[in-house]
Amino acid sequence: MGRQSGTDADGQRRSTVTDVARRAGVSTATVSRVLNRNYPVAAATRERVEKAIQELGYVVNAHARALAGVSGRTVGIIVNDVVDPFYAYIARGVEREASRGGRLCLVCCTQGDPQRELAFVELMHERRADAVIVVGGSVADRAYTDELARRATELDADGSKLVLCGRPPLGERVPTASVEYDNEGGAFALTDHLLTQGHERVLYLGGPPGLSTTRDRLAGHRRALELRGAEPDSALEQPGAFSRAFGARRMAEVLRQGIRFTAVFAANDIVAAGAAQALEEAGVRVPQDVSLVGYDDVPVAQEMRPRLTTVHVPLEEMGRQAVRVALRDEDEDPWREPATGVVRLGTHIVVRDSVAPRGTHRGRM
Amino acid sequence: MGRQSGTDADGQRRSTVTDVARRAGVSTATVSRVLNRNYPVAAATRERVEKAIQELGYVVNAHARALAGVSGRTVGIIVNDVVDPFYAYIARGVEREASRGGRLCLVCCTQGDPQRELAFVELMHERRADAVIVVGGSVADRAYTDELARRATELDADGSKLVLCGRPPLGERVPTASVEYDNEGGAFALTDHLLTQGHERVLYLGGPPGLSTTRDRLAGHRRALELRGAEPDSALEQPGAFSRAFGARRMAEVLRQGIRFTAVFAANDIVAAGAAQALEEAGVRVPQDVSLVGYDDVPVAQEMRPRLTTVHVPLEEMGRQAVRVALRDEDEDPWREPATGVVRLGTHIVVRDSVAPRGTHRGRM
DNA sequence: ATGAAAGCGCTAACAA
DNA sequence: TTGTTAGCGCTTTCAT
Repeated sequence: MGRQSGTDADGQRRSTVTDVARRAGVSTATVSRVLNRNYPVAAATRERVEKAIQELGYVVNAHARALAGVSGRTVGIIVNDVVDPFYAYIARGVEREASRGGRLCLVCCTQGDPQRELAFVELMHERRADAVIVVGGSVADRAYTDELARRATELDADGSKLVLCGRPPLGERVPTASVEYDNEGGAFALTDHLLTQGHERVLYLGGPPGLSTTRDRLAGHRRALELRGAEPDSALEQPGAFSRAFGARRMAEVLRQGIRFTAVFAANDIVAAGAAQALEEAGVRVPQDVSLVGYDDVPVAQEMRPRLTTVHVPLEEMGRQAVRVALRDEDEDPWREPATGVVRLGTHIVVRDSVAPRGTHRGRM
Repeated sequence: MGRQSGTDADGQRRSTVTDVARRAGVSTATVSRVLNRNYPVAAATRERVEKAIQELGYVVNAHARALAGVSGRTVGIIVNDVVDPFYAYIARGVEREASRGGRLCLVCCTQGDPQRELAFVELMHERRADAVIVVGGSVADRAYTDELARRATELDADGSKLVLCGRPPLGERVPTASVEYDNEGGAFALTDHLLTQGHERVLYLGGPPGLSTTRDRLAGHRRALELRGAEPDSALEQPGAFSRAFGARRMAEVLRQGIRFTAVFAANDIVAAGAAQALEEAGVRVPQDVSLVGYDDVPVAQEMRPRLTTVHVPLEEMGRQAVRVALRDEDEDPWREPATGVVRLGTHIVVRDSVAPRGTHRGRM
């Protein structure tokens, strides 16, 4: 026998389909049918049932419904931090697309801890989320990757899907969906833009060293350098973090050390904002003395003065696509071509006011 | 008979406690006991069960568990927009506190539409969320308020709680919890600060006119004006929206119209950022020509140049308190004093660089 | 320490 | 068009 009384402090049992049925003088099946409006019910009956529902303040129990075989209509999204605009915009896309499909969104924040990420994937699986979306770069740790792959497989076995949003695949054999963006290409274009303007010594600033996002951006940057025959200099690569504080601090240090450069490639716009501050405090003018670029094209890029040249990443669209790619088998009509499970979105450089041609620079070189 | 096959495309039934029990040679009760580690189980038995769980890739079904009477361990939060830092910081607090208690967070965005808000409250009730937190100012529409009150009552009847976070109560009789902050007081302090610096004509800029948040801030502003005997001037009250775009646009218009003022009280920091931009473009210097203040103390306030004087609102803490106040009956030990169900947090002015004494101003008056 | 079995609230197959 | 009823997967009481 179940253990709970089914009554609350007031002795008021919360109402169930059975209560509604009794009050309306119909069967539970009929109540279910008016609830789900997926089956013909006589108008008069329907009204009686709806009246009973009103009077009892009845609210259907989604757990019971899910247990009876109906989708829980939930998608899960796992991000580093909801406050970071990179994640926030993706989360917004996920929420909007989920909402459009009548789904609710479970949101978790890992604060950068892979173990928390794995734990959250599990919790969302327990809740039988229709899809679990993990967002943003990942570390290349083997044990972690294997474990995530295992969970992806288990999710898949339960008819759900792990979606990789902005991070590399888990391997050919692992059943996942994924949304990618051209990270390397954007970085290439950005550095190429700088090179074209005559800059040869470009400082690469920020981004956690182990992260796939950093790897890809740095790879694009290096490829452009190489292509133009600019000589690489490890002193010009200063990864670290994706924070404003890091950008400001490391920029100041680099200035103090007297490392020579005429342009700064910040790993993202937030880092660029920090760098801009340090530059300003050191009396270095952007773009007259030093050119500065960022990445992501989040609002701060337009709000900075000078406005920041950066790479546009379609963050909100990535979020939307993440839920689409995971759910199209469930929602769309079956005559559509079978989904590939991978969508790749483009990036493009947005030229604003923070880059000037090398020729106009003074000092620092 | 249930209608679904219980098998997926591969004919692989997903495993259940029964499968685990069979494989481990124990009963489902025993499996449940090792799952919940709330009851003594022989070490050897436990190991066999855990092995079976591993081998089958078994993941407990939270719906079944919830239906059997265990809390779903979910809290719901409803915000305007996850990207807006005001909401994002509160959401972060909610997520962290929920997570601390082993709960997951359902997040919905209303995009400012009260009807969507009501619909989301219902959906979260269906999912039997332990608490449903509605965040931010509300409109004073009676039909809407009544409906929300009704839903609060129904939630309460199911042992859950509607939490009002940063908005006025729904009435004495309506069972809700709430987290308030001293909105009026912060506005009072801010305008008083301006007045003390010799400003007499203060432009109030932004904030949706119908919103409780705007009402409270405006009320504090007016009270300070009155107290200091500054004469009110309706031309100096320019509500509208909480966006950067509004701040920039309306600021430019006001400048064009030649309305006289020496200080601007922006309804929040985002509006202040927009106003700052318009001011800059018009060649009006902050704070030399015009003083500027904001509200909320979100990061942009520190990032602006000059750094923005504003009112600090403990956003993340509000989020944390929202889940605490709703859940302390469930989680805390019963000997604690009974919760009041209302927590009120203070605000304080943060003086930075965007205000100068009236004496140093030139022009505009 | 373990097992048997009822029941949580709902949906849908089947019967009428 | 409506009713009857099995069963979704789990927890817990009660018995052993």
